[in-house]
Amino acid sequence: MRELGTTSIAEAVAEKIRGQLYARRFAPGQVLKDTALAETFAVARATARAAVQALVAEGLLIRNPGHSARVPDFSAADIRDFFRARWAVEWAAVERYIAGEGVLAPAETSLAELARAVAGEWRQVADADVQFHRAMVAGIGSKRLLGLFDTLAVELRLMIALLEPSYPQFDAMLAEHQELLAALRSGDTRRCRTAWRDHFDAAINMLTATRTQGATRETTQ
Amino acid sequence: MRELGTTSIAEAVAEKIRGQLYARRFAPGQVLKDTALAETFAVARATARAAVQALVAEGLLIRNPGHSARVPDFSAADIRDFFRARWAVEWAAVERYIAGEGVLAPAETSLAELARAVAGEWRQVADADVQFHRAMVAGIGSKRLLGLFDTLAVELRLMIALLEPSYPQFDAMLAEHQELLAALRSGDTRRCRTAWRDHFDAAINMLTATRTQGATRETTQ
DNA sequence: TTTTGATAAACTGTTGAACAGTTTTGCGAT
DNA sequence: ATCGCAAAACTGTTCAACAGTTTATCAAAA
Repeated sequence: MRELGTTSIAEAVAEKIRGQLYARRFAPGQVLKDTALAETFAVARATARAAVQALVAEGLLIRNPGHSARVPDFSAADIRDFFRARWAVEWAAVERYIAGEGVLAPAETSLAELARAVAGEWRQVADADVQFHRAMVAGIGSKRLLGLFDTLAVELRLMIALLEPSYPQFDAMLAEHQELLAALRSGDTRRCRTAWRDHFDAAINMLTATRTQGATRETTQ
Repeated sequence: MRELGTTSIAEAVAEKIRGQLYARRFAPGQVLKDTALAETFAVARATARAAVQALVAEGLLIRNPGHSARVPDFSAADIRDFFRARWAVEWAAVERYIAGEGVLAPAETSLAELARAVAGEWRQVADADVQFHRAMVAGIGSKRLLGLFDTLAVELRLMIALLEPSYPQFDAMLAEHQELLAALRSGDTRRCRTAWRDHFDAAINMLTATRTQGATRETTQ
């Protein structure tokens, strides 16, 4: 079994493609033919196919029957829709915290990491951002709720990667996250709601900055 | 291309397995070897493999590297965890309705169907139940929120299938759903919250009736 | 010159056979 | 009855092949 990184070869190939997707190596709409993928990664076509199938299931690629897989593109409508779904998951977690459940320690650790990251590259800041929110959701200890978050996180990272972000103000972003955590600690529902809404609105504005208002070009049907 | 039902053969095989899963044809924990699946469905192993991969991605089957796929089992803890995730999605939809968004017509149609179904078999009642909630979420028009619901619905159906339900009172169930819709129409947050909590509690009680309190036996790691 | 149509090339979906490595099973020794 | 080992079965992966579809090419028609 060739050494390629992780566990199975198919999974390793999927992970490589994921990485290239996150690294903005592919343009939105670009097609990834599994014959070509098989060749570039030096694996059998069946293996490349399995990798693509996994990525399609994750929502990182789109495939219409009979056609090659392609990189999705996100319209402003997609981004707003995405954050509506994200709200559902995160707000449910916030409500558990307000109810006195869950542990905040992981989120605190992640916040410290974010504070460190704002000195560095955009990419690492984005990762730390996602990580903070993940830690927050993970803190309430629901496997499936965290699963829903992870489902969305995959798409979020792709959005961040594909939509060259208009220069964000790192300081403001850090302050927002500090307020999120403080609001959570306070246990005040209204304060939490405001903090989260402001944070999400800022994120939506940043991500949609370069987008047109047009309807989604990403839909499968 | 052999005629087998839907679109691609792999998808058709997945659909067949799904059907057998929902029909309680397989016992929890039972292993589904892809060699055997390939033979029983008269397809190549690669095709059966793709079907299994899709089902694993959906959460209908579990596969540990190197082992055969197997049917998951759900503990009482799993069921509670599941409903916590389900709460996140449905409550987000409810909040949109309370905010005056979304259309209730599809949910009303589904409720009528449920009223018809309570005269028939348990299986159809369960389907109508899920369909009602799906229509409710669909009504707010968020593709991704509906996607999250569908993710959960797949597992819910499997739970219903695997956990031979202790005889439910159809009348009470119908009344609960009527109250859900009425609460939604009223736009009263508290009433909605109570209705949903009662409904979910009833569902949890029904599903966990035969279960032990023990920790999950379903985990993948 | 642009459009249309026909051809060829490329690609997907699927199959069957094959092989190394791993897991399960059955059996014989203890 | 228990333990350990060898055989059988199975997974993960590769390769070669083929029918059916889609894309690209290119010349004829408008």
